[in-house]
Amino acid sequence: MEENTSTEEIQRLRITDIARLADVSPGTVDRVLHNRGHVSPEKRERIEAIIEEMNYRPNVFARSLSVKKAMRFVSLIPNFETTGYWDYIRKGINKAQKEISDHRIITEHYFFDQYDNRSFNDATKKVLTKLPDAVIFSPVFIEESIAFAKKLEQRNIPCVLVDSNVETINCLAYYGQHSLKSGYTAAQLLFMGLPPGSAVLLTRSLRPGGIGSNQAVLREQGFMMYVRENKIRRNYHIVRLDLHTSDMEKNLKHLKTVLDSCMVPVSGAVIFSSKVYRLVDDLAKLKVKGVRVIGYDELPQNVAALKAGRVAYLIAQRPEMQGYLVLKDLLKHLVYKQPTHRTNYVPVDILTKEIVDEYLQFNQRLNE
Amino acid sequence: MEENTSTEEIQRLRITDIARLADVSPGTVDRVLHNRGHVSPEKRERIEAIIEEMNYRPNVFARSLSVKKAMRFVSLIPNFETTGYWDYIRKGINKAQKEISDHRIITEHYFFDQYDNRSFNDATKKVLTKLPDAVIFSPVFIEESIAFAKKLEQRNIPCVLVDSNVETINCLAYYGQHSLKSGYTAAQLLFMGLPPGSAVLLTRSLRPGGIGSNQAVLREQGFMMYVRENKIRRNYHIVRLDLHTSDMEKNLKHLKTVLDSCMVPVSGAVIFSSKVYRLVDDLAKLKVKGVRVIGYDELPQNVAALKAGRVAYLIAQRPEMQGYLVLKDLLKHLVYKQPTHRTNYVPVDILTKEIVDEYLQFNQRLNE
DNA sequence: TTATTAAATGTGGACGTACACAAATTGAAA
DNA sequence: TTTCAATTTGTGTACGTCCACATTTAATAA
Repeated sequence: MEENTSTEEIQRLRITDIARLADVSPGTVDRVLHNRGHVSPEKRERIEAIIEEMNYRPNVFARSLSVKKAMRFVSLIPNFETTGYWDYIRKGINKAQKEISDHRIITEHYFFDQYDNRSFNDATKKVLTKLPDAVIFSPVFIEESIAFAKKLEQRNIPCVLVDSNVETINCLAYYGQHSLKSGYTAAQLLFMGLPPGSAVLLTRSLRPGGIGSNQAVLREQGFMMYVRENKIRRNYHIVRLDLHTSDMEKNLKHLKTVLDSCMVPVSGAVIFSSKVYRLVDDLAKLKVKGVRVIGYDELPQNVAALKAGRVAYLIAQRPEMQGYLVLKDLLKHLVYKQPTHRTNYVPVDILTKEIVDEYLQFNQRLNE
Repeated sequence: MEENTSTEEIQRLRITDIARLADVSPGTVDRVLHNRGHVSPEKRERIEAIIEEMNYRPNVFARSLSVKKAMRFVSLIPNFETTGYWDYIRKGINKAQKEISDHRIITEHYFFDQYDNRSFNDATKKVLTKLPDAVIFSPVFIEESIAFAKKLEQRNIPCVLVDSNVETINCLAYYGQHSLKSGYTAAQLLFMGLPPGSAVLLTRSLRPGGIGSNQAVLREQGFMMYVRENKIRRNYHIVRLDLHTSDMEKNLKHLKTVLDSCMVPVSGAVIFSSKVYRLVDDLAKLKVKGVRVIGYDELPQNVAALKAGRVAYLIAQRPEMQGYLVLKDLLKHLVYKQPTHRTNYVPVDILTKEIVDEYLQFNQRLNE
């Protein structure tokens, strides 16, 4: 059994071919293609019919080569920890930038402190003075981000969102994980076969103000959704553990206090930030063993903890891919004039020690 | 806190720039770039030094636009069930084909019956008469594939492998899943918290000859590796269930016989082919409930079973992406003359009913 | 009609690379 | 020296699209 579905060896349709078929000049076809006007309705229709009928697609290489206008993109993302999560997003943006550098597009990066909204506001001002053609940013601070997006809209500067989403912002595209679902999934993995009657640590990393990040809050909601749906509280004690980013010593002490106050053994733990490596470090320091720990993000420290068996599952969200795709979508819209999707969820990736290597390597090579 | 790491607004280095710097003509630079010879050692070195120092990268758009030679690729993959797994790989190849059609590359598809090695051999003969510039194929039949690869090598035709791997074949690239690890992962998910003392169905789909496919055998090995490592047999009865693709009625009867012979309740089941939807259908027909079923591949039928709660987990392997990437690697090697990796494992993707939608949609959009 | 303006349409160069072909240089033999 | 071949080096055009600018046509007013 075989079958041959070869693509025909037809020379691809060119603008000049369309022009010949419609008995006009290539320039007129070009005006129709780009809606530049100055074309009689009669010829316009004739040309459009041919484009439709023959399914004309411009040669992307010729187009890219001849596009003159240089563009300036600006990214604005957190930069507190240089080895952390946000670095992956920046790497993804840089990889996309390299890939499209033949388009004469340049990208500048600006950073802010994800724990300080004033630093965000300051940075947005700088960004606006640069008069960029498009902006990539992460709406970590919801109100401030809405205000910023409004200013961008006034200036007709399109933007894309990365990592977390704010529904009311009118942007070209958003890439990030469905936080509710990733929290729900964490709960599924944590409670499956966990010994009933035991305790589970529900850990949050709080900002100085005492609130968690946009994403962490949603993950917790997703987690608790599972807890309610499955009447988890009937069989398990859910113990909250609030950590603060600043003082590691204090966190350790607090953990000890919480653990000591538990009447039953702790069999599981989840943490909604990417700091799971710290949690398992602290658990190790306190000689607590046999806890199924679930955390987020494929940071090297987290991967190490996963491989060492101190973390049972990591939930990953392809941050590099997110950075890569937001930039590519800007290109798609601004250069190729193609439509983009507003909301794009990256998959909830479940990693175990056995499969994490292939996961990381594959993502790595995808962006090579 | 902010920082500006802007890319410099330098005009990218062109061949003419190198020519000017080396005080030669663009043609000579071109000869060095393509190792076409006919260049004096002195000038060659001068030019190579500049290329190295200034980190010259050709403009991919200009290159693609001016490349004259058309190429002909041929794919050779199974085609028994039109709605099945292999269709995804073909779709991926087609998407890549569309994306690179501006390169004047055409791709022809040939198919064979994955249960009949003679049909494979017949197809390979047809492929060879086509004198393709490169071949994509899936080494479902190991010996036959090695022989085919040898013939390709004699004719200097490069090839890439998709889905399953044969180490001894000298190909440009292979894309597929690490079957051992995906089998191991299936076991992890299946046994986590499963009631001890119960039975587990280990299901295989066998070819007419009585052997399973290359991949299915490896998955089972991985599964059994977990079983041994964790001394699973101490707590669970592992019951083998061998199904045959041809006769559905017979399969149902056989399942009933096996179930009836079980002394303890069946709490879990795994199947190493992509036919899990059939297994859960049969279980439903026999009114068997409360079985945690794990299967492979995101076929629509399987996804439906997952969403209906009749399958607990699906393990997916991005077949569309595999087809897409093998073709892109051919392009990378033959047109861009860039190195490729020989062995590329796609991640072991774990899907639940809650996260499968985002997974599918994301993969869909990636290839748009 | 002709002059004037506006709209429609056509023309040609540029983008950076590949490659065919022309020209120049070198070296050796006559 | 000339002649011829071999080798090196330079030149010019094509690839398909974009877009600025030139030219033509149509519409209107004088």
